[in-house]
Amino acid sequence: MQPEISDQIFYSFLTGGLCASSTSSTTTSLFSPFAIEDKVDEDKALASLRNHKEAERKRRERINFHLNKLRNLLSCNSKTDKATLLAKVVQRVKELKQQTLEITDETLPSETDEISVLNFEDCSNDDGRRIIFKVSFCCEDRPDLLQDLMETLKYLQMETLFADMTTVGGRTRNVLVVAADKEHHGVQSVNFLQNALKSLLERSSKSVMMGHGGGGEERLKRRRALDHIIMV
Amino acid sequence: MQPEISDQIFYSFLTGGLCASSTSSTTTSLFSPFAIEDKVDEDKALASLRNHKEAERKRRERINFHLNKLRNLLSCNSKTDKATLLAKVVQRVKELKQQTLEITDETLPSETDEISVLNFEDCSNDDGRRIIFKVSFCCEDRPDLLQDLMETLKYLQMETLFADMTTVGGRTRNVLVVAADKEHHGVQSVNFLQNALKSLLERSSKSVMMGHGGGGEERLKRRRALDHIIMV
DNA sequence: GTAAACACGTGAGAC
DNA sequence: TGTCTCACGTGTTTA
Repeated sequence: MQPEISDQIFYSFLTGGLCASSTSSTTTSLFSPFAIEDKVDEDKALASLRNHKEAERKRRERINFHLNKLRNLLSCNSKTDKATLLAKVVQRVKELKQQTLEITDETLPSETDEISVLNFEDCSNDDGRRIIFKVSFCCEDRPDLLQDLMETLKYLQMETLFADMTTVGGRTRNVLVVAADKEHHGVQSVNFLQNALKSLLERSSKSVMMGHGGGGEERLKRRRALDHIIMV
Repeated sequence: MQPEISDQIFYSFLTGGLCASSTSSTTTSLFSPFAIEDKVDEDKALASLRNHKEAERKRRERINFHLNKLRNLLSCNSKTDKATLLAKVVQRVKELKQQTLEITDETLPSETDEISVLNFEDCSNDDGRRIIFKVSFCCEDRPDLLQDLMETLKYLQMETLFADMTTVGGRTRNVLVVAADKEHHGVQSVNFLQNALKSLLERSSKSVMMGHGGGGEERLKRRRALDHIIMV
């Protein structure tokens, strides 16, 4: 909203911006019987304005303090202007969020068991003679897990092309790209793979149950112990 | 800086905040020979001030636009005030940075080979009868790496207490906590472990060199291929 | 009634 | 020169 005329006069009046003669000429109150009352009101208003001014200064300081912190975090020059800085912060937060999401969702083991089998038929680059599957599962780790997995794939007559395997704190995530000959396999082999993995994971949870009798609790204890030792 | 008296008058004058009579009374220029010149200057100043006002409005808009973006990213209420919001942003950026650093530094394989052996003697909790080591190394993956590692530890008469193993895109990072009996081991066993790991990694690089004849390049090609397939 | 937060218009300084 | 950014003091609104 545009400041009104009265606001401008009020502003000049209260801030004492105008010189004494000007003030006395505009305020005829000195000769009125309400002169003292007016003076008190004037003082009150002045004090209020001073407080307001100070509070606003503090507020600006607070904001700029955090802006400077962000400047340091993004190793930005102190000459980077506020808008640009904030744009960079937005971008950085987005990047970091995406990065951690990718790692925790696609690489690190999750807390819950998962199985995923995808068909990459269109993606095969050996003249379409083979079907390519991307297999991914997440479960409790156990000593014979990998051996069982290899035997399962061998039994299904599938060849492992790539394998990313992550075992952290007793849980494991494995992402494999496997190839299957079209002589023996079709798209329906996705189901074979899925069922095979399911029984693999069932064996996992059984072995954990029998081995410790605590399951998740025991694992958490183990993880904490490991974290402790590593952190020292 | 405090606005001066003249500034206030100038402000009221230019913005046309004061009524006509007031304006004519403060400016004696209407009767001077420079009236037209003054009028031109007046228009110029007015236009300049209008531009300035508009530019400043745009600037505020830009800043607030990004602030609102940050509000969304942190799922903050629109009533969260600027200073608090920025404080939260600072905290969030710090958290995310720390989180990704932890994962990439302590869990995911690095691009360069690394060996680290630490002694945790003080940390042993079995009456000090055993020495605890934290072993961590990072290198190219190869089929027999884990088997070689286990044989090495067996040869050194060490028992694996915990193991975090991550293999991604052809590189592997392994973090193990191993225990060694004090009958056969002392703090100097750190060196045994280090040397053993060194020869393990040398075998790794040899096998990669022989196997592919490209080394790092070949690995990057593999990794890119895997990324591609997974991303589809 | 007062305390806090915001948008606004302005002057000053950088470039 | 003009253009851009900032800090400031103010009026207004909300709790």
